[in-house]
Amino acid sequence: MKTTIKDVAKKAGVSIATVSFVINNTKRVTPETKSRILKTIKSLNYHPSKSAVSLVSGKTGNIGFILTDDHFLRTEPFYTRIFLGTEFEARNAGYYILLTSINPEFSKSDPLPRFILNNSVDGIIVAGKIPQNLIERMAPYNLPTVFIDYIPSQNCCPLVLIDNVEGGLLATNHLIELGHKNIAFIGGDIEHPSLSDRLAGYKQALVNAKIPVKNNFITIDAKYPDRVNGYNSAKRLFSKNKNITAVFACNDAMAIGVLRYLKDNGYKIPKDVSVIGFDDVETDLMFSPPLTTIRVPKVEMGIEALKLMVNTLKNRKSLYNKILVPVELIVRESTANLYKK
Amino acid sequence: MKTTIKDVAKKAGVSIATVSFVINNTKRVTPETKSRILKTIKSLNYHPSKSAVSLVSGKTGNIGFILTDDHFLRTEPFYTRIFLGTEFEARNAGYYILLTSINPEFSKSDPLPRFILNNSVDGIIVAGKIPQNLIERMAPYNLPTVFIDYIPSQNCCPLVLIDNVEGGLLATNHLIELGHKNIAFIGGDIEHPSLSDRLAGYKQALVNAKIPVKNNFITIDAKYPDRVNGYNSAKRLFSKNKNITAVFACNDAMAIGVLRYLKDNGYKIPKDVSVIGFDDVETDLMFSPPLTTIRVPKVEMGIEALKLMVNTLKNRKSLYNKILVPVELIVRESTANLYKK
DNA sequence: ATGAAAGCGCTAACAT
DNA sequence: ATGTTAGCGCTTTCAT
Repeated sequence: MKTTIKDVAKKAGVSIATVSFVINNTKRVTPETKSRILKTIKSLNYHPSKSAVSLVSGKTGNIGFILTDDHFLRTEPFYTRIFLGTEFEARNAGYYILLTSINPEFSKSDPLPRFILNNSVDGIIVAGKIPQNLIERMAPYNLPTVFIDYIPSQNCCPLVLIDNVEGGLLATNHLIELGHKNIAFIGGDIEHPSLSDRLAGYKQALVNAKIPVKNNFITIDAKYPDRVNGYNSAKRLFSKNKNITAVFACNDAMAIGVLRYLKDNGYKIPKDVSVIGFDDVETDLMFSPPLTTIRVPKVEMGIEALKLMVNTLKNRKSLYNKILVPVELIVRESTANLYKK
Repeated sequence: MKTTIKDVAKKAGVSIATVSFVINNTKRVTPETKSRILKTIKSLNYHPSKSAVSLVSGKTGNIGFILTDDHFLRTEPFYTRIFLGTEFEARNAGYYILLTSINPEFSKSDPLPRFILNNSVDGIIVAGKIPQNLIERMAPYNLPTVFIDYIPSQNCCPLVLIDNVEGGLLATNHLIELGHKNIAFIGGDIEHPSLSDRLAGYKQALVNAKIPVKNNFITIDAKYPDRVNGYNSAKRLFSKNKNITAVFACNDAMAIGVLRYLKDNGYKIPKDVSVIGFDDVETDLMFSPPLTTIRVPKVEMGIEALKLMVNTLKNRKSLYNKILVPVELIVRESTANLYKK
């Protein structure tokens, strides 16, 4: 038999109400009774039944986590780290995360995540871009929602975002400071705010340095920012523009693809071309050479999102409704001074 | 207000018991009443409260999923695919998965996953190797447990395993049929049953073909079977043995490391050396060249594990207490005939 | 400061 | 075949 609040009450010689009061810190209880109850709870290894608490409180104690398959299964553990961050903070806060992945082509006829239909979550965390129709169909359920690394079009919800413009500036400035002027930008799906912001940072840095922005140095036609598309974008770029000396790839995955292309085609890195990525996914650090990049605090983003959610659920007005997590330049070996050769 | 069973009963003009009976198919109800109730449920978009059902049934409807951090964050989406399989089948079966990752160095003083302490799961699925002390400390809770891709020492629980010996045979036979005789095996952490079985298959294939097994062609000292260790193992192996013409790496990650080493050192693949992996993680398929490998049905493993769990929970005796999922040779471009050059 | 008791939404034994 | 009702384990109001 599982121990219940009754067992605790009986053993401690009090009523179940008093036990409940000390568990939830919801009413004054004399220190002696309190400590006696606490001791009993420990000795009995008592844990309140989650279903009973849920039933009476109307709260499930669960938070849904939604992301697209491709993000979840992506080679680089970017969103999995974010997920881990939410899980980690959920432990502290006493919540459970219910994860579901959805097809990026989620259509109007696809069923909503069942934890929404079943009322099994108190709130929802969305990581990365998800289809607009999902967002719209979720709305009627009135579940508090936090978006990570994505800005939905009707911006209403708390947001945890990367400071992408700053990162783009940081990356591009780094290359400029190394003496580069012919700096390419390799991006994908520019509808994703993260990537367009990185591009904005890139352009801003060039403008600041009075270097003309050339459109033929910018590729943004890749559908997904992955290794293969990085490779292909580099191929297109370098076969047309022989004078590029540095590349800012919009994420590490593409940067690795770029590196592969360049190495396959006899370029020395960083002697001939400097390459900087974004994200710091810490993949392939032993090869390539190790990638200079902009570090994104992934686990921390998950933690922040969960804190924001918990605040929302507890109706504490959060100080920030939008968190811009800071980024950091990590100089490794894929970038070098243009002149020192 | 959420709709409850009462709302349904009232609208359908029956008692809540009858509604419950049709929901759970637990007693005969006249077809007309049944269909009327079903219709009402649909029209009201009614979903039973999970906490209420849990409370009264003593079942949580949740299944815990445990794996180590390194497995979860590994570059190749191997265990994440397995997890996805369990999630997928959990949807069909009406369960939720509660995931927790643990430190591979999980120690006696680390707290157990809280879903165990809190009685928040009906059963546990463990993917990959986890520390013995965790297994032992979980035991007193008497939760049905299914192991995926790992055999705990006191073997008691249902198991979902890869047919690793068969895979080792398949891989090695493939190389033998291509004319190779000097075939190296690159493995890691041989305490993991999966890897030692792959080695066993390798040896068996050589014995079958009357090719002597040479210990200096076998490296099994890498702690983790990842890309970097694959690279390093290849370096050690090839610097001492110039006559190796084929490598069977115990997984794709190591195989990719091997490929990198060989390419970095001027070997042509598969002209000079054939390389075969194991797992089919479908990573880097555009590069490398595309890796010949043994496909492991990852999503299916998760599905099978969840089915096994559900059977156990429903006290249906499952036909199989140990499922060996079949593997398959996938010939791509990293292996070639030794003679046709 | 503590206890008694109602009730959260549901299942299942029992009554009709 | 369907309805009535007692709990499941807890929180919370209202008494004491």
